[in-house]
Amino acid sequence: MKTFSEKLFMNELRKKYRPATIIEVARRAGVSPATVSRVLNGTAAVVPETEQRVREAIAELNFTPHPAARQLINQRTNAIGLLLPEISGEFFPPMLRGIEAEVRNSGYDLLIHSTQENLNSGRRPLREHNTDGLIVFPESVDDAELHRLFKIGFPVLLLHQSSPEGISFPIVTVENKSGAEMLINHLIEAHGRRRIVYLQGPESHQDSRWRERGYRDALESHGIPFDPELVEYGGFDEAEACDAIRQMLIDGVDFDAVFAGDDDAATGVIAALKQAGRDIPGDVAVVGFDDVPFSRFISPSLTTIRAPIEQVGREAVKQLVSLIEKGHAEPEILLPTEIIIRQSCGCP
Amino acid sequence: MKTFSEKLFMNELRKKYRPATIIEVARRAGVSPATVSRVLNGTAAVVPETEQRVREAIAELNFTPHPAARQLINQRTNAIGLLLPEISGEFFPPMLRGIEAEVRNSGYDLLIHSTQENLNSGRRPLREHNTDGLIVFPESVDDAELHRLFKIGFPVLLLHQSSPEGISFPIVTVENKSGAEMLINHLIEAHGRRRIVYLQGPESHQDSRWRERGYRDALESHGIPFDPELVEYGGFDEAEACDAIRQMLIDGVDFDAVFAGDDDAATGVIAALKQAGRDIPGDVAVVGFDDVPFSRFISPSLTTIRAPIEQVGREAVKQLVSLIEKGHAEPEILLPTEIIIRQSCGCP
DNA sequence: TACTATTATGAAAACCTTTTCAGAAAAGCT
DNA sequence: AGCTTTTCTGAAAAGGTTTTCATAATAGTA
Repeated sequence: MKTFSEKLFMNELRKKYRPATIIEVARRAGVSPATVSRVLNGTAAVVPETEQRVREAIAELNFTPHPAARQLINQRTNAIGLLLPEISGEFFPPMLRGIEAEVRNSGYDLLIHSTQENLNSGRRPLREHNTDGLIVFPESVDDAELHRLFKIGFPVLLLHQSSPEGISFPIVTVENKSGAEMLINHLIEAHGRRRIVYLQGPESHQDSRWRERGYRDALESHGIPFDPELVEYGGFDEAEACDAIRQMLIDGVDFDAVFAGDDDAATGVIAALKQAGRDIPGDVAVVGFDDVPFSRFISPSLTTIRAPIEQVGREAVKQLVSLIEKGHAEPEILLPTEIIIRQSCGCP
Repeated sequence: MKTFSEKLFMNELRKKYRPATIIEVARRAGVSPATVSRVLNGTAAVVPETEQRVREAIAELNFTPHPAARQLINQRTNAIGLLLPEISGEFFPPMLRGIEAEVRNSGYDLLIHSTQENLNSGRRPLREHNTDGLIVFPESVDDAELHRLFKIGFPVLLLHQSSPEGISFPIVTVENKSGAEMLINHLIEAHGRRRIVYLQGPESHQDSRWRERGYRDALESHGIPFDPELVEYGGFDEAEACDAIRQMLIDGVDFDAVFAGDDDAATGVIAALKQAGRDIPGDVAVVGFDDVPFSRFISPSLTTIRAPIEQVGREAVKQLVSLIEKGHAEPEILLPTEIIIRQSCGCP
């Protein structure tokens, strides 16, 4: 709650820069507000001479329609909300870039809310009141809220995540399974690795599960039995992955390669292995997923899967906009992945 | 413009999820909308028993006040706008993280607009109509618009940038001069370098100019004459910096160290030098600025200045909020920097 | 108890657009 | 020319909230 003097101040300030309204434009052009609205939105014919006067008045007063008034009458906010668990790191920025560009391109505004710090605050400020649709990342909205949104038919698009039980929102993600398969095949075929650790990401990421399937299938097709001891939870996060590998080393688990959950995790894996004096890729090969920008700078440079992150963001927005404006979207879009071979796998 | 059938669809859909209004809450609680508003905002006393009934009604109807209606009457959007030239890279994400966290913390929403792709689009969708204040990065708003905003007294905070001629907005940035001085002193004193290239960033960044002053002062205090041949425009960008260094090598400029504009630029410098077969730091020492996350992963690991990027973002929001709510802010805040010595300068 | 001072509540206006409805003017027809 | 159709425009309502003003009810005072 504001103090009295603050409120006073804000009111006083406000008067200073009160923008022109449609009524003032109308008065100046000698027409009614309705007519101004019509030339503004091209929603009905007005005689050219009148239109000209109105346009002049608009220009002279530097008039811009007040978004709140429009929202109120049109019941549209013209904004898209993005809910994500974290903003920095290596993965989210390019994603954000794609989303922002496409949102702008579609004529919407972008509202961003990261849930990391304030998940417990209870306030969920992005919803049907202030957006026309939501793009949601795993771990940023709980299932109850998703169910609620589904029930009221609110446009939602899920990113790198499948719908919770009983509801179905459209989703956009990448070809995780074939990507993982390419990686594991390469480790087995080109480098003869057979004890390959899989550091899985959070359960809620559909991505993780698909990568695991690719991992299992690749193993199976080479006649290597699946060993649960080699699958560990490592998150999509440098620190967690580092800890996980450290623990495996302490436990004396025998492995000659690590498929990290993603590139961020791979960085943690490499740190843990170096610290333990293991040679990469001599003793242990390491591969990641995503091909974030710095993957080629770390040493050894990281063999990984290039996921078109930015494009995933763009596609997500396209689908959401279609859902908002046309009422339908592709139920599932998988963008293709590509293997990027560098040195951490053992290639020269 | 939407087609008729699209509009039809949207109208139809809208009815499905029409949220409860304050009037319905009032009716259910057997009071007037005014009273509901009062319990909602604590703006006047209501007898406890009535308040109780209202709260129940609110909960039962899952009521949330409609932001647009509030904006309209209050003349506040409760949103802060962020205008920046680019979203990805290594510098912006942590900044964005700090800004987002603090914006949320202050009870505002965050609207983001990156100007990179659509500077020419003419539309500048973030302004006094849809935000209560703006945080602006260099190169994302032209001077005319800044002048306009200043004239109408709209709250604006400048980041890493000084106000254009004739107007003065509060600004937040880091201790650039002393940071640069530390770096150059170190190169001279610890590693005996004397032909130090300075790759400056964009002119509009106040940062660049202060770093140059630090560079010059450090040189002067060691009796090394300033050589304009050693100062080149390199941007805050990997590719530009890479090109600049390549060109200097072609031109046969003699140098034994490079102070890149920032860490992103330093990456480009290192790439160019490696490509030309120069040893880093043997032949040429390289130092950056910012200490972005990957600086410790590149090889050789980068000696740089740690700028509290995230904290700059937080501070910027704090100042802007103060400007919005109290009408005043610190005219200039400089956050302290710290030298981070790694290997690219020649240290072991 | 009668009167004033205080407190709690409601009615209505205001914020700024868009849109419907109806009316006026113009055009088209016989 | 008289009538119908079309085209253009304005008045008014609606959208959901907050706030001012007035009134009714309560508490306080003598």
